[in-house]
Amino acid sequence: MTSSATILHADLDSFYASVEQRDAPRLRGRPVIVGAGVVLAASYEAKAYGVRTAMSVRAARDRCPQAIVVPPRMSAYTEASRAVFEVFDDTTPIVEPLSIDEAFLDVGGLHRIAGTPVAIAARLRRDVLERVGLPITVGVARTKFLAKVASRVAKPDGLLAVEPADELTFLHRLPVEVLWGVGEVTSGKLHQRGIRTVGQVARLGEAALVSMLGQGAGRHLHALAHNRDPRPVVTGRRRASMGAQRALGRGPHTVEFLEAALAGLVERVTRRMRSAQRPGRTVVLRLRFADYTRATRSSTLAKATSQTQAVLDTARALLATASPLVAERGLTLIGVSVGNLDRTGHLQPELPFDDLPRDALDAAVDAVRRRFGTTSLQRGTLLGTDTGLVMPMLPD
DNA sequence: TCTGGGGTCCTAGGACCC
DNA sequence: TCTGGGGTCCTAGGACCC
Repeated sequence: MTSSATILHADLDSFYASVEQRDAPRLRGRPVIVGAGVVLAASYEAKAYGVRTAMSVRAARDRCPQAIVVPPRMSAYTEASRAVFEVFDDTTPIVEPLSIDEAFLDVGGLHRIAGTPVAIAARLRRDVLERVGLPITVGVARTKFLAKVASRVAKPDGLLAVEPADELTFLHRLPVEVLWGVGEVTSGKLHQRGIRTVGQVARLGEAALVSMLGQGAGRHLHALAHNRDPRPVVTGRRRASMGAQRALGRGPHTVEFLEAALAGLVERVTRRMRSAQRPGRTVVLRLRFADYTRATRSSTLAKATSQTQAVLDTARALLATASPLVAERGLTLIGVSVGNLDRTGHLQPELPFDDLPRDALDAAVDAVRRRFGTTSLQRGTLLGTDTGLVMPMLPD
């Protein structure tokens, strides 16, 4: 019954800032902030001065005047991420990306060929450092949730394995904020009742949590506090929506300006949808106002589309329905996203190998080889995008 | 510290169907 | 003649995550 700890959570440390330090020797050992108006990432040297992600750059400079602020280079981070995920894929076939800089890896079946999970984790850290030049922290545990907690505790540049016998001892000492789904609002509610540690949550009982937080969140937290998390590491998850947004600054903004902003966002999104071959049906308009309240408006089309004009017409109509709010509160951010993305997009699952474009086929075979160490696919085999064989990184 | 840009999941009410 | 139970889809909002 007691299964062992075979799930790894691998998480790059201060990812953007680490890439900058890797690429520019003058930044090494110094407090580095990657930001544009707001802090996107801070090196640990900067964090030591209280600099935090999402803080304004001005506030960050107040806390750490000697920090070096560099503008973000997204393409460098994308490339670094790709290289790191290649290391992940070489480690195990079961990789579940969570974001640009973290993933779950299941190494359960690899004991005989690759050693214990802890040995695999140590090697993974070394490989990422040698091959990509970045520090990475790995947590090892029996559940996804606990592996993530372990990596958080082990940061930076660490490795922490929690053995099944030690799970609750380890977990119950930690603050409630480590529980997945506990943010500012929920932690506030818990603190109000004097609950500060996971152990206190665990002793509270499910009924009390449900009455405090609602059924979904209550049950969820109760389960996590006892390290009950049955979710397996899964490959091949696909993006459910694509969007773009833009802060507008304090107004007032002219109608022409808003129209242009909206058209630019729609163009950005639909271009991505077309290149991913993922048309979608539900157009969502996101608005944020000067008082920081938010609103969304959405509309679902009869048929999926990735055409700029169709999405733009819908977005315009949605904006019109919100014009009273806009007039009243002043618009400071506008966003457009498209959900209900077509699941059969990209490489058509019905397509036999022979009908695939040559380079797509090569890429697919390559991915299969990396994941399963074989290329013994039969001619005529259906290429399911839902199997995740083709897309090593989550998105499209 | 007044706040960027990208996402995910959950809840709840109403429409509609059987 | 006023009325059950179940299911799906859509819209809007909220919390949370990196």
